Amino acid sequence: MNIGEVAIKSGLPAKTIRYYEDIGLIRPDRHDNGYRLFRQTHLHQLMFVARARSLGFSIDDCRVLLALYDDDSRASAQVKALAQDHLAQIDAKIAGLRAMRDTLADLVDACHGDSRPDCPILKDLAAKHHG
Amino acid sequence: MNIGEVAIKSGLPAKTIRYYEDIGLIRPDRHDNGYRLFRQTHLHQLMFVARARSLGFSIDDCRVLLALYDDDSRASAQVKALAQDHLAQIDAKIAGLRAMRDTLADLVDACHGDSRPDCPILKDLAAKHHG
DNA sequence: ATAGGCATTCCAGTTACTGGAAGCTCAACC
DNA sequence: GGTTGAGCTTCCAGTAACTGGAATGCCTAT
Repeated sequence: MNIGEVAIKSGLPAKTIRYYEDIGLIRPDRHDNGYRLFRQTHLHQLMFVARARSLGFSIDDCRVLLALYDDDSRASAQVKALAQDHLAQIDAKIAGLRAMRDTLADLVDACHGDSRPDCPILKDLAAKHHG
Repeated sequence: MNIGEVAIKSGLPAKTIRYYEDIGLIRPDRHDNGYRLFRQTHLHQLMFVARARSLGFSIDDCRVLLALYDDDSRASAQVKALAQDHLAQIDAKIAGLRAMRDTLADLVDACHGDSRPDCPILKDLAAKHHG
């Protein structure tokens, strides 16, 4: 397969696939003319990565996950630990965003939003938030 | 004030403050010796930005917010619109993360996490997720 | 004079791509 | 055979918002 075909099948832009090769995440073969030659395993790897990325795993996580997937003697505990770590980070990020969201929503509610200059949002931003 | 003092008072690293000057977000004066000279207004601007950033506003949003804050004839509607936009983006991000989180949590729960290689997490990643 | 701490600039790296330019290859059509 | 057009190649630069580090200058105190 050429890159265009795997791009369609994996749902990843060709640019991204080239980038993944650049950073050594996948290693497609080459045709004599210099074109990349993708085999089924390459496509599988790309789909695997696409799915992992959609779950928020970093590229480095993907490297590890691919290696674990390749390793028949892996312990599932390793995979679970990685996923749990990642889950904790997502939870932390959600918590942070929720705190932001709540504060911001309060400010938006408090702002009448008309043609007058008085604005609780700006007042909050200008207030000293020490501590 | 020198940069070290505003750094402490604003809670921002000196590096970040220099960066903010680089990109034209703030414009401190200069001592004869080349040191930056920060006045109260500069400190206020930095605290304003720090607070806005902590609410997730982008640097470009901060530019606009600072300008609105400076403009006594602003309409609070402008500020509210900006904040509402931002709020919507945060909500979207939270929704995306929650979807991730739920899928990931299911997978983590399904994985026994012992020394055996069998692993539902890897199985999911390797499965075809078409559509 | 010299040591310490603070300040300066500039360069490079981070994450994961994305856009664009210049140029080669391949298949098809006249 | 020549030419078009799509698809492929590489390489460079830019994104967001910093952060780290090197080399160097300034200021105060001993």
